[in-house]
Amino acid sequence: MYMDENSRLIAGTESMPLYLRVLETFRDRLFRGIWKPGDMLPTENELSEELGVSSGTIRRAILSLVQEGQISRRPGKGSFVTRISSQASLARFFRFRESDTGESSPTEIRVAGISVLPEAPKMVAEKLGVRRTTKVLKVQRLLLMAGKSVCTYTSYMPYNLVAGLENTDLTSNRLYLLIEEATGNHVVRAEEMLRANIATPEDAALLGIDAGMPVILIERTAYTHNDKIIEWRQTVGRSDEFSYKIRLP
Amino acid sequence: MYMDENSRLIAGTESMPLYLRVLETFRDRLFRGIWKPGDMLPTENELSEELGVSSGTIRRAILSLVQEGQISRRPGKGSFVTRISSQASLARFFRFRESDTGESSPTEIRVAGISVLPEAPKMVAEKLGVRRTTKVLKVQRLLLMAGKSVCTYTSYMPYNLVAGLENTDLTSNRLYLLIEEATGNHVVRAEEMLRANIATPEDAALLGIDAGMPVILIERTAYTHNDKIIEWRQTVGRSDEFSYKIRLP
DNA sequence: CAGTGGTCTAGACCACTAT
DNA sequence: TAGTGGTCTAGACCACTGT
Repeated sequence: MYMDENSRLIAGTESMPLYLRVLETFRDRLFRGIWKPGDMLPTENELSEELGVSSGTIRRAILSLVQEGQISRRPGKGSFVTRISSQASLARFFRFRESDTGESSPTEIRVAGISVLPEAPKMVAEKLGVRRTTKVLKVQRLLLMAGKSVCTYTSYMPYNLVAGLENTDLTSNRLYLLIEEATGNHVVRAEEMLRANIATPEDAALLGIDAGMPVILIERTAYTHNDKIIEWRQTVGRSDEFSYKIRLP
Repeated sequence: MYMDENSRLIAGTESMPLYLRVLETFRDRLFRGIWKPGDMLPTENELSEELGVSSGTIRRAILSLVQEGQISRRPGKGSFVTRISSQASLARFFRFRESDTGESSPTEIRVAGISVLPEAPKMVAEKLGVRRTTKVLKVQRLLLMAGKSVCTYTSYMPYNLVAGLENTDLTSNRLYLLIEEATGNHVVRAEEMLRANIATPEDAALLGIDAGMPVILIERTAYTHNDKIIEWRQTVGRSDEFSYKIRLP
């Protein structure tokens, strides 16, 4: 078998092992949105033929993406691009304090406010990477567990990317699915940062605690294809009601 | 090739795929301390012969452990049981605020106090899972960056597991290596929990901040072989100096 | 040099999912 | 029944590490 000069493996990776070149090729397709969340990938055999690589090597690259959570596979069905879920964030690491009986309580989302801002506040413009003259959608929501407020979500989105979303029922913790349905734009990945803080009077009012109590503050930036920012969100959580847990190594 | 009834794969896994049975077997050896941190594993071929399984299957099981960080492999040398490092905790997710120049600053550990408690305080006894009559070593340390206090570490250890450690130079962020050298006991894994809190007067004094400021509080439980608890630690960090960062999915 | 892990292939067999 | 991914094997070749 000879080296294919017209290889569809992406350029600039010639010195890498084959399975990494394949992996980079797949990453590129995800990044460009050629493979979108929910899509089924070509089968191993098809990819193997297309790229001129053994199916074992294809499998290896795909399994890396499965490890990262970008792809999920279902036996007998196929491989699919993962939809990022709210599950991916808090629920992966955070354990909400369980009730006295040890059961996990039912959750509820309540919308506290929706508004279209004709101009982006300075901070928001910076975080979203847009001009101050950009129209922005602001959504404020509340997460309740067993009827008690646990945390608040305040989201800012460039209006042109989510136009129409404000007329949707946002009482759901699957915001990104709603965005997808309303606008066709997919959220591909997100980054979060966590700090400790003290509840502002507004936080306190929404959460039903005293101002000055400690809260956990999470800042999230969510991206569509090509690294465009589609949402900037602040989560403020009662520290007595949820905490973060991890296992090492 | 026939099924070996005297297989050295651990019992109770007969219905699993082979590579998972091998994985469980390896986990068991790590758990029991048959393979200790720093040890070199038998080679793939040796394991393949010993368990009567192809080397590809052995490799697959080992790679899972590499993924988890339990094993590290060095080409041309061998596979080794990982030593848990301080790196594994904070440094993996936390980004300390970089200095104005963007460089990362040098760190320094200062010992703020060492004492052997003849009795375990109630809370400590609970966290360590020992009787209140148990002798406990308490070590309090301070992490400085660029001369500024960033966080405090307060550790409690059952004295019988770390006897002699109090006569060591603890000015190092590799506590577990010191324990290993002083006593031969290995720290195998740890769990951490994070909350927001408000600085107590003691915290504030050590960190050089005002009482009432928000702090991040991390509680850590570290284990030796057989799930015995060897350390319980509280870390208190200035929230303005470090924050937690993660990428999804 | 011999021995280690790292890459890559080819192919057999299985279990699950659709139609 | 045809097609998917899941498991398992066997073996070739390579790069790196020690002596």
